[in-house]
Amino acid sequence: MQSDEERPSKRYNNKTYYCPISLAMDLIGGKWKGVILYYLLSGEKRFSELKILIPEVTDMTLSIQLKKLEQDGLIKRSVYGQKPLLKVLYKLTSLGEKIGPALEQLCLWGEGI
Amino acid sequence: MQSDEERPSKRYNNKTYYCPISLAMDLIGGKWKGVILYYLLSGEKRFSELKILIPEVTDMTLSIQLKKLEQDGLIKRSVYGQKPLLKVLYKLTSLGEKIGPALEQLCLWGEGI
DNA sequence: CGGTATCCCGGCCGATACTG
DNA sequence: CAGTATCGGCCGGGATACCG
Repeated sequence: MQSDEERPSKRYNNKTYYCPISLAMDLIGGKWKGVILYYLLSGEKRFSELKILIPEVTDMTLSIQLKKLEQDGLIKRSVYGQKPLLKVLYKLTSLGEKIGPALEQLCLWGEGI
Repeated sequence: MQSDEERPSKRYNNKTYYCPISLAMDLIGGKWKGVILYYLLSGEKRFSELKILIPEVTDMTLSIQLKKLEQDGLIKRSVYGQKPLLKVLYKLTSLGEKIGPALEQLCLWGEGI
């Protein structure tokens, strides 16, 4: 029984956001997602390559974060090869690539601190 | 007993970061900090103004997040007036202002989704 | 007006071990 | 190689009530 003032909003993945920054932070926020996306900007990477680039993250957390990024449509996972000699590549989707400029700005800012 | 490969790193607030994105996400990540900073880009605001701009956040969480932003040197808190008729203004520091371009890119990206 | 105090839950994230 | 299973700590953040 609210007047429901029709505040501008956006829906994505069944969630409502009243500020585009909220949406962005929900998709790339957290301790690792931004870093993963940043390293994928320079090209697709294997799971093991990401582990080398980000040695602080555990296998499990890396796996979970990659899955979330995939669910949110920011990266694409592709499997090549057989059973115990898998080759899995992660690359940015077009949506994922579009966030490049923002990550580069964040990076510049972080470097300047 | 590690060779301590001298990976490039940065220290801030007694924490070590191996990627500028990590540092940036630590300072502006979370559910609200980016949104707060974004609204402060257009000029200093009172506590109550921020509540109106971001009605989803509770008083308490807003207070906590503002305190963290202040601790990290991104905003400055100034008190005017007396006891129960306080006027408190929050404005970006120079460091806080420098993150404007990144927030604007994030915003553009969020709007485009 | 601009906050605090208290309680608490859910989820992020890590450690360790195991697997197709 | 590229993960998953299990366990658990920590803390971000919400609900509610109260304060100078």
